[in-house]
Amino acid sequence: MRVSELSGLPAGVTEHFASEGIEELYPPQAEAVEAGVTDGESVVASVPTASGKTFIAELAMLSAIERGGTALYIVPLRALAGEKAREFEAFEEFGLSVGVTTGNYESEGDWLGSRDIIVATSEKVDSLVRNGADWVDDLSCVVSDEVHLVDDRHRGPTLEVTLAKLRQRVPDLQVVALSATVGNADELADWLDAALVDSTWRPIDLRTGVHYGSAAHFDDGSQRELPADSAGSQTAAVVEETLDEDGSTLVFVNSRRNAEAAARRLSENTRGHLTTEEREALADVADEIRDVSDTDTSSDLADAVERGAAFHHAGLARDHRTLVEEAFRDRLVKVVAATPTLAAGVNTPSRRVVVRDWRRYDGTAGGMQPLDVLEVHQMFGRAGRPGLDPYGEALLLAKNHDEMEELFDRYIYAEPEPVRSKLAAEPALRTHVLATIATGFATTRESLLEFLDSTLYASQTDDSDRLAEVTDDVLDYLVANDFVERHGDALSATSAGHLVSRLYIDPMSAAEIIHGLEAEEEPTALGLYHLVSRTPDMYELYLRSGDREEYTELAYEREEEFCGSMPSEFDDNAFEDWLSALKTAKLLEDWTEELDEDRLAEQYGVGPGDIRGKVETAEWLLGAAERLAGDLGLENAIEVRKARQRVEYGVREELLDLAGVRNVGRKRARRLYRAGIEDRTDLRDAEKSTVLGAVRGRRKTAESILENVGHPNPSMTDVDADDDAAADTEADGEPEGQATFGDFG
DNA sequence: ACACACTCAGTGCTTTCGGTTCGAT
DNA sequence: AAGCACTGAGTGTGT
Repeated sequence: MRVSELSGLPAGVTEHFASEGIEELYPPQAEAVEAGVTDGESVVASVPTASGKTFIAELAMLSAIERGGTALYIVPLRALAGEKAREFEAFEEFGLSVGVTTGNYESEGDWLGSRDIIVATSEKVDSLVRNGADWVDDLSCVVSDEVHLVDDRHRGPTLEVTLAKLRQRVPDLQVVALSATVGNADELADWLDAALVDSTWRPIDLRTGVHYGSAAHFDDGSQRELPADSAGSQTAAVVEETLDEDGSTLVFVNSRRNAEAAARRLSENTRGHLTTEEREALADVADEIRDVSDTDTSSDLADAVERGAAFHHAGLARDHRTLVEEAFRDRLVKVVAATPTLAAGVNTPSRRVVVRDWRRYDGTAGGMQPLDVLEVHQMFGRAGRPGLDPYGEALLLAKNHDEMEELFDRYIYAEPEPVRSKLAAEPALRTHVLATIATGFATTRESLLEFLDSTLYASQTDDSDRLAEVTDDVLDYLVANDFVERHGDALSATSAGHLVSRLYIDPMSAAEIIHGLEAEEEPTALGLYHLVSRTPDMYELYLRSGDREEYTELAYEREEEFCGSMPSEFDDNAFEDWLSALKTAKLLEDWTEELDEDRLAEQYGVGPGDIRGKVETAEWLLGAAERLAGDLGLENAIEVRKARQRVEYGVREELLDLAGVRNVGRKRARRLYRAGIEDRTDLRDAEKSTVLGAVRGRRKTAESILENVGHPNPSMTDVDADDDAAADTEADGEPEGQATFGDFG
């Protein structure tokens, strides 16, 4: 089928595709069109990565818009929201508008409801529904990208419930669900009343295999000689061979430490394969990486990048990740050693993929556990860059013949696992049952169960009582904590229940926060950080050896600061959890005591990305705590507010006013303060030379700061910096790039 | 001859992938 | 369970 044969699309769009060289539809795309994707029919497309799924979604959305409707595109990750929105913006020339909304980013300008295409994360859509976004009722097409993630224990239920709600609110809603190749795409199609396009077709061939001994053995039975390098490293041998063919390699490993070590070692292979221009360009990227942060992680990454290799994991700052991804796409960086972040994230294809580690540590299972087939296949799927490589190649590594056979059976010839709903678990239902009641979606136990009957879980289970049992447990919990009231058969949310649902926190987090705030009239900052750190919405910082002693001591030292009582030291699990929350709280306290990022990273054994993550989560939960305290009329709302602001800016209390000025981060605020400028009024009245000195002579910066604080004449022309104002108490100054650490992310 | 760098084996240590969500500025 | 980081002994190299 040819693109020019398509009908029902906005004028000019088919020509636009033709101009991009898209003339013939790929077979799965043609199947989707035959199934009616351009006529408003629902479709589940279970096809490999990079085989044109996005195009199917675009056909659905564009034809829906042409019929006068609007479309919603649901993504699993914030980073993907931006990536997809940029792709869809190509249609703006045909008069379509695109909007993005995620937890940390919202496109500017007019109301989302006026956009033709809205891109959002599943949680954001859920949150918008809870907060009463009425444009939802006007949707005609919903695309759910990576829908196989309904299988995810933590985030799957949200996607599942959100799709069910959207379908119920909009009776004839077209649902286009895009999935990786899974074992039971037919069940997904049944659930969504959609036609199924199930295909393994790929635009470029993917050869998969196992390396063992001195050869790579492939799925088609062929072999290629490939001896391990002199040090016996199989990974290095594959990388070398690929480098000789001028290609790049993506290496998947099972821990951050392994990723960093592998990148360091493999940079010895890549460094000899760089041209002079590449070396220069890489040196620039390395400098940019060093500017992002001055932690060890950052300098280790820069050192590797200079030599043409990199690592990639969630401990990196967002800018680090973007720089690595771009340099890899630009073919400057030849090898990336990555944790699974990269397999699920933005598009980073590579000639070759090596899955070095196929087992990963799992504390609950007491050791190393094999990865899911689906996960390994997702990594494989990164092999082969469309239009650039003749084929992609993905290899697992085996140490002996038996392992090779096991890997062939387990991953090469194996079908991916079926997708199974994880909805019937208390943590998932706690939040979704409350939201369903609070939004008036269900008003009785019966209507609640009726709604839950429209989920994937219900369509998959044989045990129909299980969902009802967990729901009843959850209802009891919500009633006991005064989030839900029962009047006879009727269920309704209390005012606190409504608030909790809209704040988007786990009701259990809310209960913990409420009890904690009620127990302590004058909480300290540390007490509040600890309170939010021990809720289920904050991921735990685990304890290393020696931490137990250190934090136990701290716990007794500052015992009276905590909201609520400490669990007994002999109640092992509860005490461990309490201590790891204390470790998180202490990190937050150090952050607000203006400790440098590199010190924090070293002290707590985390990367810059982890620090940002903790700070962001704490900001959100303290914001929720502030609202809850206000709603319940608690005296300590002021303290909570201050604690939240201090976390937001990463400063001590006396800098709160200054740090709120745009272009003033924690570092600049501190230098201004040292120069005698203590608040915004001082800043407006200050000698310009003092301000200029405090920002280390950066005229542009000084001018915009004065402008932001409402100075009548911010010009710095002919002003000389007062060098005394630039003096630091510490012997060596910090790089200026650190000044706005609190602003990025 | 000596200081320093590097390699290697052995031990034990640590690990434990990832991540969304408020609201207002 | 397994790789990494660390330690200390042994070897190599340059002055």
